[in-house]
Amino acid sequence: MPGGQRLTRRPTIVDVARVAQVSKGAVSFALNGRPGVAEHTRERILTVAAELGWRPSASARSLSMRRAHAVGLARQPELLGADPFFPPFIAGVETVLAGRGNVLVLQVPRNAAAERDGYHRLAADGRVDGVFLSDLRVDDPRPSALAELGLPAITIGRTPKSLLSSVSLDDRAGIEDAVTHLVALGHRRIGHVAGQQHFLHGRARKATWRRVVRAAGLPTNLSVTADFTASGGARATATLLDLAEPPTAIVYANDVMAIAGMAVAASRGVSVPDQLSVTGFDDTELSRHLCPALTTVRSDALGWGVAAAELLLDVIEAASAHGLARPDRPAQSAQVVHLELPPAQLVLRDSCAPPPSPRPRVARR
Amino acid sequence: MPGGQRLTRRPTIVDVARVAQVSKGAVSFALNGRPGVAEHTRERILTVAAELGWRPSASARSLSMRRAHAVGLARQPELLGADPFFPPFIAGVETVLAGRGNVLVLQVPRNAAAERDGYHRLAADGRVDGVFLSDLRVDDPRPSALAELGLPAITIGRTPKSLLSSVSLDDRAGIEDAVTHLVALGHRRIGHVAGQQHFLHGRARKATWRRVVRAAGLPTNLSVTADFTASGGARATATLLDLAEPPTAIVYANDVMAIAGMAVAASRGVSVPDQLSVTGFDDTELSRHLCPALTTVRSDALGWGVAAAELLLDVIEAASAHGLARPDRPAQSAQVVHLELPPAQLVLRDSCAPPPSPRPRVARR
DNA sequence: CTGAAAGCGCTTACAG
DNA sequence: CTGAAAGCGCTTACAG
Repeated sequence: MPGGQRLTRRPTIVDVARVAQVSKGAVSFALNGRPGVAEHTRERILTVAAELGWRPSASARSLSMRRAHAVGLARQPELLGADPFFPPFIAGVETVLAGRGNVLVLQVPRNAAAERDGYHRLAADGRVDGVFLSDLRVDDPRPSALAELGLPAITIGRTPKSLLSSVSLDDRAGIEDAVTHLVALGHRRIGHVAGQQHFLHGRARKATWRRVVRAAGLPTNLSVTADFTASGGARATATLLDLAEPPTAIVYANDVMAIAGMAVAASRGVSVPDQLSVTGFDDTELSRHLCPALTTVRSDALGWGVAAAELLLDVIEAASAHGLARPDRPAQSAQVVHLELPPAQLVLRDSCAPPPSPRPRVARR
Repeated sequence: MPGGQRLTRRPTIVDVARVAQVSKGAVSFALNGRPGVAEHTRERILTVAAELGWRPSASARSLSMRRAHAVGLARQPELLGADPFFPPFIAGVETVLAGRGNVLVLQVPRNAAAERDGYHRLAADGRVDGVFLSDLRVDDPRPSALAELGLPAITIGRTPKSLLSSVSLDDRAGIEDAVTHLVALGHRRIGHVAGQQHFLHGRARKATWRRVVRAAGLPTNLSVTADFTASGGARATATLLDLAEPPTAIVYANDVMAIAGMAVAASRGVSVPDQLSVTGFDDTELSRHLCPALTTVRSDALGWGVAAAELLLDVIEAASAHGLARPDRPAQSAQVVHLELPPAQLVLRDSCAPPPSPRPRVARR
């Protein structure tokens, strides 16, 4: 009758070995599903481990495997708060991580310098095996810094030079459809309230608006750069509405700015959509419950998180197989892959209508 | 000339010892600021460590210290997304953790069962030294489960039975002030759109509304329970407005529901604040940029995060001093402390006005 | 004040 | 197919 005892401390692998009457090594092999243990023995070991409530010590595994089984994500507090994209993205990430025995370490650095230090420290301490890089900027120094550090990493969105593997989702499709929709409704003066232009997505959205508006032969000088916040969106909207010839439609780079913009319009007695059409971006839960309900752009943030986590774990796997211990050859060089998810989609609701002016409708059907 | 070499692998404590010409132990003592090393020697060791770019291995430290230097926080995806409270709270938590050499592990469990398993696993794997418990529910089984598990934990908000230390911030003050404000404006029919009543904060807000309204001799049957989401807030608002005698003011349990409620009012031609006064809760950035700007309740989420992290780290410290290895005596029993932060405050803006009816104003000055 | 050694709980070549 | 042993990189009593 083996195993008749109760342990008062956390059971370890030697407890399991003793009760199952095998060696420590055999237990480890059995529990990790490696060959070299008879089927019958393996079952006994697993049973004992379960009975004892044994779980491997994360730090012991980490130390011997040189693997933290953890990945990192840093995000500055402003972005953490402002962005409805983040929660479902994280939820997607976590699903995958949990399924593959990994854990998410979240950093909230105060600024860019703190963020860089944070990544260095996580790497140097062996706290994480890899990191996500999000909120990509123009000429972002982080991808190459990370590549040099030898820390496996992927980017959320794709940088022009692409030193790192990435998973991206084309925002441009949504903006393009929004502008096209407005043009089809007959608008000839379509404005844009942009996000910070040092962010890749802020820039891409603006560039797309510009390209499509120009292709339609419409003026491209109706844009104001804001910052994805409500106050920025409100100010930018006021600027556009103060123009001698204000736009009859505004494409916003996110929902929050669009909502604040609608409030500015309302406060001036400009009715949406009769006198001003408006589109947002993000499809926040609130957007469909506005009056009028907001036409916006939706992307699959959860799916993005799932894909990103899977890719990062694969990159980590590949890097360690490739020999992490060779700083002369960056781990990333193994193979750079760029995943592309289904593009963002326009969600039609009630905030767009034909322009108010007596101008002839130029709807091209 | 010691130290003339470059290491290709991660430097360890033995590299530092070799270069500084001392023992491993001395290095460890010097780096941890413990007595037993001559000042002169200590300095040399620190210099060498810095030159070599040495950083302690997190897993090695964890293994020998039986401390993960990490804390956990689990939050279900719906809550993660809906709640503007969370980002600044996390930012506050992270500031403290980073300053004390700890790290935040974020879990996003799909449901209550997954959450419980998640905490168990984090504890059993030794991934974290303690956890935050947020989104407290009525008769929440988690505090006692955690206490039994022996995992150090604190609650965000205080449970009635209070097995665990806690840090809370009184929401009720904000609601009370909101109702009082509306009463002073002359409202006699003040409604409430509540959050889920199985959440402690949802329940507390409703109870406070009820108490203050009753104390003023006003009807207490004008509340609808929703769920903190825009769609829930919209539905609840419609229900109230459909009443034979609808309220002239509505106190919402959060901003999102208030904004959706304002949209419902607008869609019915009910003007805010002339025909309907409205208050929110959270002071989201958007709230001041609405039309009309939303009167709401603000609490210091960042400060809450700071206080919570400090308390949790202290509790962990105390528990390990107290002898974590004694499951017969729960670690928590050491000392239970309840921190109370400055209460939430009403932020007056433009969404409240005297009621429209010809009723005499009963403003009590 | 300092050094040599054991130990934390795993994994993994390496012999049998 | 299995077992004994070394090693991961720290910390910490314990002798000197």
